[in-house]
Amino acid sequence: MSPKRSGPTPKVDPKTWVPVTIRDVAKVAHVSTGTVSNVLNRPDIVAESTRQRVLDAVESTGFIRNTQAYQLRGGRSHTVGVVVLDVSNPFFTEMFRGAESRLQSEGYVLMLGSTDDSIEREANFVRAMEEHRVEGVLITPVAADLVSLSGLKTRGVPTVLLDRKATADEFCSVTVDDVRGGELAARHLFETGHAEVVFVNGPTTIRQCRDRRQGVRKAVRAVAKAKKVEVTELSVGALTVRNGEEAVDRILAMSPRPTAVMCANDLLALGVLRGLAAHGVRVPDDLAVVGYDDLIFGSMLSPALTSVRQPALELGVAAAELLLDEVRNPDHRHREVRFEPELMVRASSFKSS
Amino acid sequence: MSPKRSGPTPKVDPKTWVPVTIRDVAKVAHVSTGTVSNVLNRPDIVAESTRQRVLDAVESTGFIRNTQAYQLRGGRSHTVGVVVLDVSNPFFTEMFRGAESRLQSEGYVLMLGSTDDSIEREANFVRAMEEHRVEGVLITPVAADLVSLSGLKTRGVPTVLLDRKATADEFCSVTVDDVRGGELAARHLFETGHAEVVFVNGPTTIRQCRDRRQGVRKAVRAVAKAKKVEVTELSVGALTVRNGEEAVDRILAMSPRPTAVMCANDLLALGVLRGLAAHGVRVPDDLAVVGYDDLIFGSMLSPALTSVRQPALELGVAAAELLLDEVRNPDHRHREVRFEPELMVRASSFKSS
DNA sequence: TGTGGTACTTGACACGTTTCAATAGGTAGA
DNA sequence: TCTACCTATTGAAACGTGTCAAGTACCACA
Repeated sequence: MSPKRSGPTPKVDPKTWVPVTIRDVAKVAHVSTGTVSNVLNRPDIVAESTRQRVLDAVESTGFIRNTQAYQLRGGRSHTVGVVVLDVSNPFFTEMFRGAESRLQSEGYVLMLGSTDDSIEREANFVRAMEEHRVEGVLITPVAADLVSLSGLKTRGVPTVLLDRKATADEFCSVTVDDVRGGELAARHLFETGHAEVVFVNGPTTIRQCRDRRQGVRKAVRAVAKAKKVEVTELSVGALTVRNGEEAVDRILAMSPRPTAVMCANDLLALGVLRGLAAHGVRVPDDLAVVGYDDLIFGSMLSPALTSVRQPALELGVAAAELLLDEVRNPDHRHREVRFEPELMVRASSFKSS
Repeated sequence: MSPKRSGPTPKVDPKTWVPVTIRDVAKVAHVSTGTVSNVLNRPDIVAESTRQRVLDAVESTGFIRNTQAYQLRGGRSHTVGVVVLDVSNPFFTEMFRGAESRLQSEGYVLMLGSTDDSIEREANFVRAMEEHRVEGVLITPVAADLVSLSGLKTRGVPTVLLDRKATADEFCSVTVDDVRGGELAARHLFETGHAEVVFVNGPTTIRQCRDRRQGVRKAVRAVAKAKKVEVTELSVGALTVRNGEEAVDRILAMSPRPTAVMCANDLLALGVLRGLAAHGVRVPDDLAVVGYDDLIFGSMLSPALTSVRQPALELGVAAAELLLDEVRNPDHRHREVRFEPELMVRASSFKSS
């Protein structure tokens, strides 16, 4: 019943599965290995009766094609590597989902790794994926420069940067216009009558924070002629709930008292909301609050949080699309697919007066 | 400069990377392929000067070992497959993180796939992973029976079930005691003085829902002698925010009016909270609310949501540990690692009176 | 019976690596 | 000088698959 290996039978633990090769199948079906291979890859050129016999043999032996041998012979690996900063961040998971849904339908399997902002881990992953001969890589690079990706470039591994711009001679990329997002949020506050706004921002070593700040300034300039607005920037050490909560004291101590708070991120905004609640400050009546990222729970808070949505899923799909083009299209040109953020206006910024 | 392939040079697009093999390296270093292999795998047995020469050649050619060839020759794949129901569910992402952190340090790369509850997709993933000769699989099976995993079993692929029990002769598994979790939550309500409790539960086709209900009943029986308590079960179609919100009308229509609501899941609880807020019902003063899962945002709501925490990260680590044992230890025995859920008491169930 | 053609099937080779028996070159002891 | 032994290196075989030139069997037709 169970297939035996040819040659001198090695001592075999009965619990151990003896790998079934195409040769074993051939033996069972009384054909050559070439015919088995044909049945598997070009079923049309083999006679009906033979084909059936081979298929039965495949079934009865439990044969499973060895991808490494297939690949070694010249086949494709049907594998794509995805390297993100942090899998547990919903933004990245959503992006992964998007890429997965697109690539899965093309028969690819995804390898996933989190770098946790470590250059070393990133290098390890990229290395491992190159060794596995992935057909492409989707990556959120850790470092500002792209030297860590030079290997991918010189070896011609199709690569798409996620949420990170690159010049056309380097890589394809999918991005969200963070400047625009910052502008949208700020403009919204100005338009709803707020003139004294606090911008709680994270460290400017993070590109997203820099860009969003730039957007805020742009909105200020745009509105400056029509009315007088004042934006004070408050810098915090990290984009976390705690940092947002801690910022509240500084916000309430400001004079003149601001009427709105814009946060570089939803977690900060959440912290701010909690801090304000603890101080008995009503939102949005006493103080309006706007976040950024539109994390899933934002819409479930009360008051629901106004936020800037980033189309993470679409980013993932687009990245997959770019990758597929680079893999298949010989005249592929690198390009950037830029997404527009969208302001989701909810109760936290709704001026009831 | 750029390495050429031996034999009749095929027409090579200059943009295309010519794969560098161990043979190319050997040629550059003026040694045999065997020596290159030795430098890579057992550096100690090759002379210092030769080793250096080979390493230089590896560097200058940009050689990257071909894993498929390595593997075909008998090496390990250093790959583990992870199949979950839904990557965007935080519970699974956390679990993935746990497994990743453990397996990464052992040099494994993870392949990830979401089945979205589709048997067919599950089969495809498992198939693909077997073809890739993963060393093991971590999986949340879709179906109640385990027939879809019989292939893994007969072929001896080390497999660990996630959040799903199996008998010892089948697979290893990591689980959370949902009965206990349900019991904890219900008991907490009884102990804080609630006698009229609504249990908003999802479809009992879901094992978790069945188990949690069983826990609730257990708590009722345990407390029955000491005092009289009444638990009414309210069944909803799915574990979503919307379903929770819709359940509120039915809750408020009940007579006698319950004093506490226990939800089978945090999303339901969130919906209930929103619905109650819309009706002007105060939490916890008019009605206490308890959830399940302890999703990250629960602690950030106001009132913060009391919930049952599942140690997802630890589950992932434990699963990885079981897998490693099965891969390495010849006397491995299947076992179940069961985790205890933990009740996180917060404001939503705190009786202020 | 021979010829040509069709419809399948075969078997050896290549892919890139590791392993291992064989060999070369050197050194020390007799 | 011969032998024995060690160290360092070599080269061929093997892993499981797909491809393709070559082969076989069969049939129809002259």
